[in-house]
Amino acid sequence: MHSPELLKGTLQTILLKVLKDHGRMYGYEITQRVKELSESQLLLTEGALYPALHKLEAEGILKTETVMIGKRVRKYYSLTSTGRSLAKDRVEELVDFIKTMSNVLQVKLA
Amino acid sequence: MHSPELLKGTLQTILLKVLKDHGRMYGYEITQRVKELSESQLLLTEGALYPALHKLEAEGILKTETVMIGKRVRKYYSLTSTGRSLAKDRVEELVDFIKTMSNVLQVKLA
DNA sequence: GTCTAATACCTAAATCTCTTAGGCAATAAG
DNA sequence: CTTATTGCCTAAGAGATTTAGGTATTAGAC
Repeated sequence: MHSPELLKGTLQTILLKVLKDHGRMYGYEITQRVKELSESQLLLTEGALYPALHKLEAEGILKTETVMIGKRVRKYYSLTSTGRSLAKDRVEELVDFIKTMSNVLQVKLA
Repeated sequence: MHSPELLKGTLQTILLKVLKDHGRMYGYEITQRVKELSESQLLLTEGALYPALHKLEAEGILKTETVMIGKRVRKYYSLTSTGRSLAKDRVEELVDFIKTMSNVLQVKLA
């Protein structure tokens, strides 16, 4: 597992990216998908995830639908059109940042 | 310029890396070197830099020598042996994190 | 000569994100 | 029937960084 320090500032971009690719997801599903993509290296904590989702919703970047599964509530998040545009920008920005970091660390990434 | 959000958590590793490669550097020199390596994409702020250097010194990871240049003080930082070991670990960790992020973002880095 | 930009160090309050540590409840598996 | 997993959530505290100062020397432009 990575020291969570490094994760700071990247959570929002990760959320936008997986929602961009999957269309509609609920919180728990996102944690599982990120775990899968990262080969268990990135484990999103709920204390970070839900506030981040709520913030993005409040900003009009995400929209939600609530669905009942049996007696259980499931809340789906998806990108608004604003969100789709932002997702693209944020991912580009993070990719760019990663490249810059690689230069600073003077490492080649296969 | 990158949104400084992304920089969070990486500053310490950057400092250890440049000091590892240059042996002995002073604060201002570090900011210039990082600016150069990042092609002006990463501009370290002094309000982040100096507290970080002082913390690393307090922890025995860095040691200092103060030199007078004319009437001006210049404070050189270099890695202790503990610091050299830590530098290696931290750089590996960050490289690994970058690779994980690339997987999550599903991008290939040339 | 004087004014500005660059060099060079520093601190402190406020901000922002995330961790930690809870709470609540339904369902599956043993 | 008891535990692990699914599934939502909040709030206090920690920690890193930004913002916004402060001080002073030196080099260069006009």
